[in-house]
This record gives sequence, structure tokens and C-alpha cells, in this order.
Amino acid sequence: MPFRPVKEQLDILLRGVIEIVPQEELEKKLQKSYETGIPLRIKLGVDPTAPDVHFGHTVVMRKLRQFQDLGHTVVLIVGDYTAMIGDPSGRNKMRPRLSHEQVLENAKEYQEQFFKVVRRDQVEIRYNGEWFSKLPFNKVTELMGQFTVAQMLEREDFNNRYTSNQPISLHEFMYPMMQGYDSVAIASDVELGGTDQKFNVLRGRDLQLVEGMDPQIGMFMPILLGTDGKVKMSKSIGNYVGLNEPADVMYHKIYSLADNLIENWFELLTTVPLDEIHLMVEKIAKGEMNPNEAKHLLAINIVSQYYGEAEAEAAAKKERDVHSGNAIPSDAVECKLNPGSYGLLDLLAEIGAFPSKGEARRMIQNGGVRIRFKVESDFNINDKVFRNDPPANIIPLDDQWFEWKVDDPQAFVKFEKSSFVVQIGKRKFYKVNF
RNA sequence: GGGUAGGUGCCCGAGUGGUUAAAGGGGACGGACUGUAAAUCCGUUGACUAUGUCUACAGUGGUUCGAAACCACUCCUACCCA
Repeated sequence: MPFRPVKEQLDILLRGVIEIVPQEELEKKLQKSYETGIPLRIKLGVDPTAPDVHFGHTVVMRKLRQFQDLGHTVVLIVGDYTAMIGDPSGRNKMRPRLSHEQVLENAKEYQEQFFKVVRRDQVEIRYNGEWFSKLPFNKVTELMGQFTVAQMLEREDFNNRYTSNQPISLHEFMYPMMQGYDSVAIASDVELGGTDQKFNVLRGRDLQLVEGMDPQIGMFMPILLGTDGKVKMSKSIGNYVGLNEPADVMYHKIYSLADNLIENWFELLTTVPLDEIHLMVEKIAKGEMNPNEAKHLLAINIVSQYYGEAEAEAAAKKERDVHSGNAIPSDAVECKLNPGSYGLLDLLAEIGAFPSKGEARRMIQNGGVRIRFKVESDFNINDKVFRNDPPANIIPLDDQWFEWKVDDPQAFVKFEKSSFVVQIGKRKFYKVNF
């Protein structure tokens, strides 16, 4: 397969990259591959401890895709071995030790999402148990001998924990070694990672040198900030956008992005040319363009990548409708209740809107609970048929739908042959059916 | 193995015998405002059969009319020494 000239390849590959260690060697490797026609082996390692993939992961995945499009080979390393060993020190996390089946299951789910960005061909998938399960103990000690404690404590994460009196288990020091050894095992030419992976990736270089191999290049991508614009995207913090989310949810999250991330997200998550992006940012700064508009374009662009343009536009329309109260989003929780009378608090607890009735009560007092229902549905409040005696806090949305802004925790409601919608805050919806 | 400092609500952290369900901050959530967001302001932040009851300050047992606080033992973490 003919490769494009090195210069052209670099133009594409350097976008959004923070650092390449060392860049001259990458150029050399590209040159060599160009001359010999042998593709480079591009490594990415993942631990399948949790199967969810979000946009933060796609930054490197997109880079892999670029390498593929340029004719190179992607080697995905699934860390089944490290994941199975688990983390024995996690006394406050107490992650259950994953079974091999669970790891394989997670890995499978991960791959499904992985292939939404990376092409299925030109990918080599390897499980690192392949070599770690066979590694003799004397080899392990030899490898560990390549590292020093001082080296480990240079790392910011370890250093922080060390200085703030947090425990660090010895086996955690083995992770860099294992990740580095993966590079030896698959003879990688380039390893991708976020900047937080710098240390580990460089250890791979060290170990390859020890083994007399041509050392890999480290290519580091920025850590994508989450939708809040403050910290790294992560599922546990909730500032993430998952690849498996429905189009309208995806659209909504991108549309509600913190303003300061517009430029960054465009650069890392789209292929919009950089000068176009800069122009847009300039316009926003001058007040010539509403940030809403930019975020709309961004959301359309990204959602289209996963769902196609038509669905992206539909998601945008739905966003407007939800906001004007005419629609409910697709991540609304569906629940079933038996017909009958319910105390409002019981009802909210029953459908799982709140973990406790106390919380439901507070939320009502804060004015954060709304119920939407249709008029002909025998909807009773405090045993009065609403149609004959509408309380003041019930407002019509259109001919059929009404919204009841709940303000009395003591109220009880009688639902018979109807379904209705409970809205908590701005965007949490529960569809209650009988 | 020896010594020292610690373990408080989601997190950090005050509190050293009694109006303490526990100051303050962060985070989170709700409301107002807005552009959907940010910023700002206001409110909420243990549970329940709710002007009361119960459960909570690492665990267990004890002292006391009364303990998160005092005592004993246990568990856990860090640091120093070996």
C-alpha cells in the first residue's frame, strides 16, 4: 500500500497533539515506512475495568483513526491481566475482583464502542494476559529492577498521594512496568495516550531499549475537559458524554457545554479546519456570534459523526421542544405504577425519583417538582376533580396538556386510567404509566 | 518490632462532657436571572409513621444523669527509628 509523503502525514497527525517524544524519531519512522512500505504499529492500551467509553477516550481514538487512514496498523491492547489482578489496596473503593468472563464481557462492549471511531480493518487486538500469564518470576524481578522508587515518586499522582499521606501499594508500582512491557511484546512503533500517560509510555521506551529494540515514540494528546469546563471528563463526576448515549442526549450535553471549551472541542473532536475554528472564536469574542450558535454547530457536527446528519438535526429540534415544554427527552425514566391514590411523597419515592421521602419533600418545597398530565385523564388533586376546580398552580401548556407545579408535599393524588410525566428540576423526567 | 500523629456527614475540616443532626468551606441538587451555559443571588444537603422519634463522629466495651468528646482494648493510615 502506497503511503502519502511524510510531510503530508505529519500535517494530519500533528493536529491536537501536545507533545511527541521525540518528534525527529517519528519523522524517521514515517520516512522508513514510506520507503519500505511497512506500516507503523500504533499502540493503545486499555484496561477493561468499566466498559463505558466517553468523548475523553475518543481524542486518542480519533488519532488512531487518522493513523489508520494513512495506512498504518493499530494495535489495541486489552489489559485483561491487569484488570483481573484488580486493586487490592482499594479499601475505600473495594472494587469487586473481576472474573475473566466479566473482563471479556467488558472488553467486548468496549470494542463495540471503539469501532464507532476506529475502523475494524487494520486493527490487531491483543490481550496482555497472552504474555503476562507466561512471564516467569525472575523476569518480573528483572523488569522491576529497571525502576527506582525515586522515579516513581516523580510522578505527580504518586507524589500527591505520598505527600498527602495517602497509602500507595507496592503493586501499583508494577503498572508502569506492565504497560511498558506490552510495548515490548507487540513491538510498537508509536504509543498514544493522554498526557497523564507520559510516564508509562516512556517506560515502554526504556524497556524496549533494554530488549535491544527500536524504541517507540510517545504521542500525547491533551486530556479532554468535561462538559463543566473545569476538570477531566469522567463518568463518576458526571461531566461526560458517552458514545452510547442517544442522539438527543448527546446533542443536549454538547449544546450545554461550558463556553470556554468551544475551541478545544472543535479542535479535538471535529475535523473543522483550524483557521475556521479560530475565526469563529474571534467572532464570539467580538460579540458577532452567539456562543449558542457555535455550540449548536459543534453538537450537530459531533452527533452526525455517530448518528448521521438527519438524526442530529432531529436532536436539535427536540432540544428546542424540550426547552419549551413540548417534549420530553429520550433519557426519561419509564416506570409503572398500579392505579390508585398515592401520597405525593410516596409516589415520588415509589418511582425512584428520590432516594428518600425527606429529599422529595425538600425538593417540592424548593419548587423543583412538576407534573404534566392530560386533561381528560381523570386527574384528581386532593380528591377534587381538576377539571371542575382547577387550582391556581396548574397552568395549561396547550389544549390538552397541563402542568402542575407542585408546592404542597402533603398533597395526594389519584391517578386512574392515565399516564403522566414527572419533571424534577430542568432535565430529569419520569414517565409514569399504568 | 519500638515511637509519634491521626481516623468526624459525599469530600475537606472545626468541635474536647450537655440548646450538636454536629461550625466553616468545597461539591452536589433546586429556585431566580440568562443563552442551554458561566457568573451572581437565594434555598436545600441523615432517615421516618415528622412541632416528635430513630440512626450517626473507625469498631467493641466501659465511666457518667448525659459522650463525637473521658477510659480500655481492637482495627486502619501516615511519619520517624529499627
